[in-house]
Amino acid sequence: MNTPESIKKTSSYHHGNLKESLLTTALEMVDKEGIDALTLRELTMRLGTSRSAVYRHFPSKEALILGVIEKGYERLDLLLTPIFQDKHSSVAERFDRMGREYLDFAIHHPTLYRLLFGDKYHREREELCDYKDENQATGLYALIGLLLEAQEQGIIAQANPMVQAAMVWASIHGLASLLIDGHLLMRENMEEIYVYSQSVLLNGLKRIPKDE
Amino acid sequence: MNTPESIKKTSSYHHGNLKESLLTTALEMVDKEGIDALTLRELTMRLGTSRSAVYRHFPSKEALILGVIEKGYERLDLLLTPIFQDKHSSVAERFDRMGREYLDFAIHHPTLYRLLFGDKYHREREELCDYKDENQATGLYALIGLLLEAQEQGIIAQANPMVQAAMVWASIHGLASLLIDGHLLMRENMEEIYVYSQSVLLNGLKRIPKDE
DNA sequence: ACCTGAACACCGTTCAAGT
DNA sequence: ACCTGAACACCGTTCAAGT
Repeated sequence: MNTPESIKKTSSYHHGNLKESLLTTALEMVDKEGIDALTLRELTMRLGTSRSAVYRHFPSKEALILGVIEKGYERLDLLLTPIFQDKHSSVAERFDRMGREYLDFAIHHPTLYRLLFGDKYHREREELCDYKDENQATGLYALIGLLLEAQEQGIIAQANPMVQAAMVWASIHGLASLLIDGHLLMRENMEEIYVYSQSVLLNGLKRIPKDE
Repeated sequence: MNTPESIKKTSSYHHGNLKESLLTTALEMVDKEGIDALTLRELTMRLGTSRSAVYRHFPSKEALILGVIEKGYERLDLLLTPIFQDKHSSVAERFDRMGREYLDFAIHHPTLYRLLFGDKYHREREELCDYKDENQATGLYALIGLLLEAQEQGIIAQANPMVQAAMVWASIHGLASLLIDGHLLMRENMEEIYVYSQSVLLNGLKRIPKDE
């Protein structure tokens, strides 16, 4: 309140940290009201700025959404990384907990989940975003690490961990997608399906597919 | 050319079968140019009618797209049903061929696939569409039938076929989705991943998950 | 019955003008 | 530097008016 900076910050003209506010509010709108509810008019009205102020910080609405996606990946990683790194739990236990946490994230943040793992804002990422796609892969690399541990302990068969991870991720992602998009009319059977899926995966991964 | 009806059909005012033309052209546009390319202005311009002519046959653009989805399900069923019904092939063979055909459909018609199995035009189906959702499930019921055959032959363990089908479908759907949405950077390894997935699924389905 | 053309309310984006 | 407000080019939808 004493420095000129603080006065400047509380002025209505200079918004302070408009870029961060845009990202946070946009993520909240997407998450709670759906992707269609995110219009620049509504977003800027809530923040008390004009529409075109957005273009001081992002070249386009798409670029803003890519920033939201980045924030989304961080949130998911924040949930998954501690589980992966919890060396007190067994591999099988962490495998189960990571799957559950991933599914829970999709169920509680369906719009955000579709944004992260859909196609709409994926192709353009390489062109528009200034960050590397490390974040996109951290979750997958954690899974690969877990599968390597499982291989070492003899819980699953030795095989290309990238291929194993792709298969496992596809299974969970497919389950999450079908669920949140309303194609599995068995939300009440969800626990049964999840437990069954995990057991089929673990059982299937035990054997090396040799023939043909 | 002789009857009044045929003359009427060739007239430019009465379009003949505008509803069917709308659906066919819309599906083609979606399939070849993406969902965003489908605007009523472009669609009606190609068919030589006014924009509002659409509203004589569909209450909204959304309803038109639901019709396109219906046509899409028919096309997929046309590909899968013959494989399922080919009793000359073994169960394992049909399981493999159905998976491949399903994946091929997704890869060759990504936008249409997302339309069929995404969320955007799914929630509203029950309210807007006049047809039953049989078509949506025929593919799933075919899979359930195949799994029941496999159970009878002792190829896989006895279990709730609905749960088994959900798990298998989720795996293939997840693979298809990650692929066409660009999240698996291994399109060249696709054959390896698919073969591995199928073997993990079949191996995993062999054992009954008893414990826990 | 079926279609037209103008109008409406939205959207993202641009840009000269303000401070 | 940062923001404003008006304007632009799109979109789906509506409706009085034509045949």
